[in-house]
Amino acid sequence: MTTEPTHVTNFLRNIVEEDLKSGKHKTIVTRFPPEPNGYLHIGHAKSICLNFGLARDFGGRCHLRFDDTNPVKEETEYIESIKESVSWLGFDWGGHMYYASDYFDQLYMWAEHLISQGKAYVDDLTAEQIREYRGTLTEPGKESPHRNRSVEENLDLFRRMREGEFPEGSKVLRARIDMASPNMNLRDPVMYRIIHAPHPHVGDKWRIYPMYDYAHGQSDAIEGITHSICTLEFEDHRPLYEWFLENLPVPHKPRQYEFSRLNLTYAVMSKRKLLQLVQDGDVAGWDDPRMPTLMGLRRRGYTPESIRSFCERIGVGRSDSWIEMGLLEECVREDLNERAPRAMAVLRPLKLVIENYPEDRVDEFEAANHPQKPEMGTRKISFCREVYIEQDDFMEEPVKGFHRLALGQEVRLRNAYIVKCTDVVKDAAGNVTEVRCTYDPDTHTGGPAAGRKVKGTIHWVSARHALAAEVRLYDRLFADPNPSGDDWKSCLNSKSVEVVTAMLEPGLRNAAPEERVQFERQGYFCADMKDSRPGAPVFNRTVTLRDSWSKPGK
RNA sequence: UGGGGUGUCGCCAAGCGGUAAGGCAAUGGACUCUGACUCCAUUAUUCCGAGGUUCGAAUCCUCGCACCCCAGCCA
Repeated sequence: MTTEPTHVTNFLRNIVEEDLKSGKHKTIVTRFPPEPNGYLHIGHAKSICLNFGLARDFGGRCHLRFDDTNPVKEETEYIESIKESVSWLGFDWGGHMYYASDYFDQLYMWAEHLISQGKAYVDDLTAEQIREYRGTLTEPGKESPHRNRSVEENLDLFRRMREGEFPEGSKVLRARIDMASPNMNLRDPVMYRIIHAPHPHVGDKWRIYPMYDYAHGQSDAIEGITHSICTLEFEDHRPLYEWFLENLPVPHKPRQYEFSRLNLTYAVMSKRKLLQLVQDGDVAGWDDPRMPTLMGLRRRGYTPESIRSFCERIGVGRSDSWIEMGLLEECVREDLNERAPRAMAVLRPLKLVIENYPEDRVDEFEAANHPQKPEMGTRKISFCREVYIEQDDFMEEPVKGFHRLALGQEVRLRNAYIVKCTDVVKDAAGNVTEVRCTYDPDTHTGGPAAGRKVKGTIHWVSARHALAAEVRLYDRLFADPNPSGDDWKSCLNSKSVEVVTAMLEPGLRNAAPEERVQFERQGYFCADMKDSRPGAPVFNRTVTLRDSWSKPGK
């Protein structure tokens, strides 16, 4: 299990602290209960960090439980990805991995118990009729004509439902509570429905499957969960959660608490929308580096530490909130600034020729892998007469405040010499295709004029030694901070990815998958875990560096 | 117009009757062979609004207002 430096307090920590202090619980047990119907996303990370973090910090434990009550939506593939994501994030369920479907037998017996107490009944109404009978927000519902069947008849019908005697949709088991309740969840909620489909975890044993409301609290009870933490939309379900616990001989009474779910600007978080992006081909898959899924963020280059730090900083509360994407980005920068070695890479190359530098000469310079961390060592970089610089680092006619290279101006080539632009070469269309310079031989690091100050320093890569490689420049998936409404897809950022052939320092040739590096003055990059190969690396841009010059404001 | 929630700086968020933490962003400055990093400074006489209780209120009471969730045999 990971250790976190500090944590801000929140209302759930306070509750746990009090429960422990008062002796209400001697140890706490939480759980993270994903439904295996999609990949985990950054919103789940908030829940994971909360539940596992509470258990870690208060010496309790946290279960990983698959809420697999609906076999038609759930798949084994998702179970595997969920386990991988939780582990990757840095949490360990320590053998406490369960499935709601593990409890189907117990749940079934308890359902018969409710029936025998006259607290549940089999209803023959159709789905549409049930909806009509439920009433509306302002009008009470009315009771089903089947609501007062005898215990014997209900038991018989329910058993026959289990045996698969009835077609899907023809009958349901309902809790007998109150059709006039102002809380819609209490208007005789469905407990079981008939589904003639095999289950990914328990196979073809069942023809009836429990609903979330009936399964969740009892699963918590079976596992001895003390604090069952979910998101706010389940708040109205709490009376029902408690009703089942009150009316069933459960071994333990867990308590449900709710917190507000994560909303992130420039992103969508609902599994429905994420699935649609995948199915419509707007992204390359659940793990596309632009997706807010944990697998996507991982491929993008986000570290588990940065995501945990993010979850720590956003806090946990009950008010609706929209966290700025900039905060998530700042969290990776902060982490990667510490750990990513530096390298030079030219994303959009422009050739620079040094006229007074001999054709056949090569200089080797020593470059620091991290400006503030000498322990990260140095590397040798080669310099020759022709180098590539960034197109953006040259302006024939510089605007005010531009301290890079311009005609007649000097600039330092990082880790090498100061050069002065003497001429430009253009193509027929007038585009600059080459920059001509002279260099000052005394200005290399350690040279007699090394201390000479010039306005700017730019990165470069030796043309003779450069390694051409694919680099994917990712940006936010959405152009609008709040992609909502029916036309949320129209908010997609058409420039969310640009693939370029960049010129890299040759030392990057054999970058390992997921190796992270800062391309100086550009941003943090990560060798793609799927497509990068030794000798032919492929880098994904995780995030740009902050840039107070161009103020991207994006 | 039923029920359940929430409203503290641009975005989060502490605060729980004793006189508005912190983070991110922003702004100004220092430093700099990354316009990065780091550093220093500035940013709520005010807590959705209006009354009230109190020596004292963001915190208690009353009445409003705004926003979110609930009418799946989804979770």
